[in-house]
Amino acid sequence: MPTYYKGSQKEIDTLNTFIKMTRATESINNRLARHLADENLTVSQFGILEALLHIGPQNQKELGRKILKSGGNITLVIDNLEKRNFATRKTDPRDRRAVIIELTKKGKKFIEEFFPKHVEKIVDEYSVLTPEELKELGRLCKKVGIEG
Amino acid sequence: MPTYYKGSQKEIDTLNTFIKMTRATESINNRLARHLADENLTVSQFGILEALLHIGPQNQKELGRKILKSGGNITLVIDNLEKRNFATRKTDPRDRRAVIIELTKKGKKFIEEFFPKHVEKIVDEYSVLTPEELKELGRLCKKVGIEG
DNA sequence: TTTGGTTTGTTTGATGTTAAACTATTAGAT
DNA sequence: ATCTAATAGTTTAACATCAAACAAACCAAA
Repeated sequence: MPTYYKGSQKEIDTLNTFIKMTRATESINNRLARHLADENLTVSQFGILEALLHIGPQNQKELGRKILKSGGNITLVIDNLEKRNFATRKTDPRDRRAVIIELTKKGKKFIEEFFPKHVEKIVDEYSVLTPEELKELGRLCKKVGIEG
Repeated sequence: MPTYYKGSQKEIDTLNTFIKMTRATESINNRLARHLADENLTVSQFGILEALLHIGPQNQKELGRKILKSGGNITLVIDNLEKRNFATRKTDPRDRRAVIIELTKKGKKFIEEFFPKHVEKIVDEYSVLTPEELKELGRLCKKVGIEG
């Protein structure tokens, strides 16, 4: 995916990296999304189930921060998880504006079983990297992601 | 963004990198999308204008491959670019199934002026990396992106 | 040269996403 | 105590996206 832009060398190098990073992430996530779709899950639904499983009950604001989606969207995602009886809402007694989301028994069982299978797919995607490369990729992404 | 999953070390390392990579890419693209929105452009519209500018006229299938979007979606994106008089459709005389998309004068002028400003935003995003880190990030993303 | 399979693009229906306007609640300042 | 700000969540309207069904054109094989 070379760049044809005639800018400074720095600009060209940055663009090339940006394009490679975006394309790699999107193509990986497109493939993973298909795996999720087999279970009628969206990426956002999965992200929230995962956060609830591994971090515990939390309110919608926090969930939105975790999966980088808007508040309005979180409302819908939680609606859909509630419809499948995977999660429940309850008002936070300490702050009645907030709604705490919790996994149901059914939701917990589901995500506990499904998660390891999904991890396998992710590991497959990254299996071309050596362990050192994997670490370095993580470090660089973290460094650039903190920018704001 | 630590992982709380109790799997093998390899699984945990992979997950951590996956999460960092996904979050970094999404947060960068969210910020860039705001810059595009100032000009009433979506990420897909921008991607197509950019491809037309730097690679030249091409059909919808090729454009879809470039921006990793479905065929049906490309139809709509081109519709919208046509509405703004940024691009035109014309049937490929060599293959009457295909539609060749081309920039209009107005579209070319627009993207030529806008692109460098957008590049500046992208360079800003990556400015925390040294030149060597930038190259290495690109190499690793390319390596992992080819998988599939 | 016709048949069957493939490819390109469009349409349709369902769904995800966002921004913006809104409600209810909280917290802070005076 | 009482305004005022800010915050959490919901709703709405507009739009992007995808998969699937479809039409038109191509191509290869018999």
